[in-house]
Amino acid sequence: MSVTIYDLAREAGVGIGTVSRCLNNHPSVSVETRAKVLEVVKRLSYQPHASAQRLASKKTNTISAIIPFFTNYFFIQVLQGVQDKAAEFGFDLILYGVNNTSQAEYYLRRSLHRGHVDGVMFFSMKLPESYVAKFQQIRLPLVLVDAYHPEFDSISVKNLEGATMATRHLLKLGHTNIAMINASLATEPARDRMEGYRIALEEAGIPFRNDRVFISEIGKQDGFNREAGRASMEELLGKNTGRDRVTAVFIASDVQAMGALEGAAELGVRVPDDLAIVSFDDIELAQHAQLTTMRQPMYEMGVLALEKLFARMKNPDGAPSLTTFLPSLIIRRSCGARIPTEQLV
Amino acid sequence: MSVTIYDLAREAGVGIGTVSRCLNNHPSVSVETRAKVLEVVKRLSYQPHASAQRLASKKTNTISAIIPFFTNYFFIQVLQGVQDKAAEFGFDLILYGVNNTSQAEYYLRRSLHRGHVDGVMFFSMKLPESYVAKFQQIRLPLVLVDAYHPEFDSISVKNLEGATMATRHLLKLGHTNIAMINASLATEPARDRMEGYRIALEEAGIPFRNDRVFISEIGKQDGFNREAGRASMEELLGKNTGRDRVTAVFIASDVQAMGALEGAAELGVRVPDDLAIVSFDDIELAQHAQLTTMRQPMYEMGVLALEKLFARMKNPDGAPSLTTFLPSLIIRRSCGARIPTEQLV
DNA sequence: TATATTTATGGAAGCGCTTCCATCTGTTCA
DNA sequence: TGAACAGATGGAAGCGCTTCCATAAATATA
Repeated sequence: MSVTIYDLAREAGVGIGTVSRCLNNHPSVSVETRAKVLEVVKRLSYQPHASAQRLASKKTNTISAIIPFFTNYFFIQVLQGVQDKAAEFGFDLILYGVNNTSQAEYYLRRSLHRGHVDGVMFFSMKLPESYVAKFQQIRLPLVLVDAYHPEFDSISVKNLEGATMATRHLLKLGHTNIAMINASLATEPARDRMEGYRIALEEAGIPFRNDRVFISEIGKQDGFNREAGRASMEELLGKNTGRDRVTAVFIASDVQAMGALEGAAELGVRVPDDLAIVSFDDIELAQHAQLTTMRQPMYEMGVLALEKLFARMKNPDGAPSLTTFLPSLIIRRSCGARIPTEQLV
Repeated sequence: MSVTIYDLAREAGVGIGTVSRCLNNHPSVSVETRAKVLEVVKRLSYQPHASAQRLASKKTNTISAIIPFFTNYFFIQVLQGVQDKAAEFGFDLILYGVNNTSQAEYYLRRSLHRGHVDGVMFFSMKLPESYVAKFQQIRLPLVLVDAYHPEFDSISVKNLEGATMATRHLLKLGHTNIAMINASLATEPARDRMEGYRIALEEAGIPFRNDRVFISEIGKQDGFNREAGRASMEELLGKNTGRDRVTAVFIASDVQAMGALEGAAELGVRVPDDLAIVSFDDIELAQHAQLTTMRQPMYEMGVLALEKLFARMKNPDGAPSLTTFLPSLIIRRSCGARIPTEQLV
């Protein structure tokens, strides 16, 4: 039916070993033989059989990425980095988009099948402990992105430092009554971002006040959503009277900030004039809504994730590495800072 | 090293054929034997070898999706549909995100390798003619999504009808001077959307006027971008004086509409009071910007794409099918229609 | 010239499965 | 009682490669 290396060998008058060597750019093939074989390859429009290659070579040239759909813009950006790098290395990328942890586990298991993939990337979720041993046992390279585990290569964002930078920015603009709108403290990012907020306040000599932190866990994603942001803002504004009223808010994520903006608008509170806002993530919407926010270098994280994965494939031993990215402050209108127009993105 | 069916066979005291039959749920295995084998499978924590299975069975249980990154929100939505359906069928999805046609061709070629994938989905781009014959020759199932070719199963959106619906909506709101902001007529969607606009006008007895169509091709994507939308809006508003001034615009895409909104705001033109807008696509931003727009059922398109692909795998012969989705009008604020609040999404 | 060394080549073995065919056992029915 | 058949099972062949080993040819070395 289809052309195999046996056909090539017969047609070119050489052995199958030679054909294989030609196809894989082995050095020990004479120039003439190589030319002859390649001519036949072209003439018969030979296509190697991927599965056979994989079985024989014990390499799949494939990696899988387990990534939550709900990360949305993060998803695309980081995937673009991953894909670009994968193409460069000639690897295929199996995408496992998931909506919950049990799906994620299913795909972790699947990725562990022998001869399936050469490496796995796990995004934005906590790695179930039961898989730690399995990956180590099979020695299947695993990289965690926007997540962390001491036993594996990880890439994460400095949430704490980012939050500190965000809060400092508000302080520098002269605000002293700064609230925070946060998501569930069950999540690590929420805890870290609150801690960063606290640190910035305290280094400015402003005491951290628990009643200045507004947390709503309604909706999905532990409160990292629009509705929760809106609810928190409404709660905040509901009691925002008197001399020490809040004039600025640090919000734990852009999506929450979007909801908060709606809530503020509804109640006639102008942003940034009445209330300055800085949030976190820099999703696409942030630009449109003119949110001042902390940008995560998503594309770069994708690229680095693959680089780590390949490095691990080459060198399976060696201590797990951790890289953290420092988010950068993107100044737009929501914080009320004066900005040169060319900086408006 | 790792456990193979030979190990299982030895351990269970049966032949490899029986083991294979057990693993594949073949009917002709006795209950006791099956139990015995499955016990060993569990005990040795056997994992089948994917490549070996593929080589022997001549099936990969994998499909590839070639999809432009720039489609952004469409990308995620449609992919979610694809992924959900793929999981249901137990298939893996190789993602080939591309930024241009030459990349797309590279991945088309790659997908054609024997034993690589069982089917291919090609999104939002014109299929290069040179690949038509290749896919037919290898009989590799191919489904086009948001694209069309007479020789392959296709799924597309009724751009013409959608544009007619959009324009009719503006007509119904009482507008008679309706302009259109379009992208390059080199693209089919742009042509279709203009034709739909024309039809709606003419059925209302309003002559189509070429000077009412504003096209900018600056930037990427044949003018389907923010900058081009903004430029067109500025051009439109620049000459929008006198008695028959334009009071409504149909814009060929949401991203262009986003730019157009910026341009209008800059020039002090209020939307919808001074100018009503209806656009096309319903990307995520559209909701936030309160754009009235024509929604494409993206998730459903993803699901259907996979269903078509599987149908084609089962039945390689049979005429190519074409399914077109009718976009639906999502009414938000930009068109100026009164809307019950609960309908505001 | 004889020997060692390098370069090029052929093809068997092996990767871990699926599947087919042959065989064996037990059951059914006249 | 024996023929006919269905149900289980073992294992060889085959999927299409890579790789290793043996060998042949060409070249260098003494």
